[in-house]
Amino acid sequence: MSKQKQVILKIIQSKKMHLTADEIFMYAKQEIPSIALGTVYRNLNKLVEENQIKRVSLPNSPDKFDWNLSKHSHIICSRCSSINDIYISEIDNILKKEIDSLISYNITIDYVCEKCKAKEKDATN
Amino acid sequence: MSKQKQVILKIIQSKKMHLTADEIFMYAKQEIPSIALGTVYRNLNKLVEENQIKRVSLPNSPDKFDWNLSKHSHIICSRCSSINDIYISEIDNILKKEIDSLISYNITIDYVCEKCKAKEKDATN
DNA sequence: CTAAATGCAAACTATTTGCAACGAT
DNA sequence: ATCGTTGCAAATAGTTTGCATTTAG
Repeated sequence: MSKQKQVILKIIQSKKMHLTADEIFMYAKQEIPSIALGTVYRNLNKLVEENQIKRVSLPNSPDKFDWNLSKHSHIICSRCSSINDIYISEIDNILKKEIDSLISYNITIDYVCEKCKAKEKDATN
Repeated sequence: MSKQKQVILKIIQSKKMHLTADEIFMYAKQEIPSIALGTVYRNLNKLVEENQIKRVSLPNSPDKFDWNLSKHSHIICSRCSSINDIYISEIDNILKKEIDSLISYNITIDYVCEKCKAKEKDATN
């Protein structure tokens, strides 16, 4: 495993956030100033293939990379675009029951987060 | 509503498939040969905003546009990439119960479709 | 010593945008 | 006349790739 790949994986696992390739590139440059963006993309693809990280595709935004390998869904605030993990165990059972040859699934939920809800309430007062 | 927008909407609704902007562009040219790809994208964005169609984002592929506005999930074959709709009513109930301020959700399920399963079985014989 | 991975730049894909011309009120 | 929409072309964003060079085993 090259130093570049190690650093990229470490960044994703330690930040515990949903980072884009570009964000990962910027953090990686702090440790390896000569690193190229192409190298970041190449390693991200490899890490996804090796199941060391997961790719998260959302509309109107670059792919994000997820350190969290456990089965979980993403809730995205429609106002501020913040992303968080959410665990709903019942869904796992239902999908396993319903789908023959299930490999994996991806759930993204749009909602309004508490912060934005509070802000909107403020604005109407 | 411009003629272009009408034609684009009609294509999506009549084909009953998950079409990419480019595919829609090609069909639209058959009816309006002078239509521009930019016009297709502009109208697709408007139609999504107006909730006349839905956008489906998947990893490693251009966005697809969906005529089906009812709550449903997508099952995608990991081998042949075919996409189909699937309705799992229990999921709707669970998410409504779990998520406060739920707006919408997007579920994509990776699996191996019957055709590909059959092919793989053949190959091992 | 060789195979794999890198940095760099160019290429590519998907999508958006500026602008002058067109169309419908 | 005005405002929204078009077609066209250029621009942008995100990502991939070819290639000469470097690195790791």
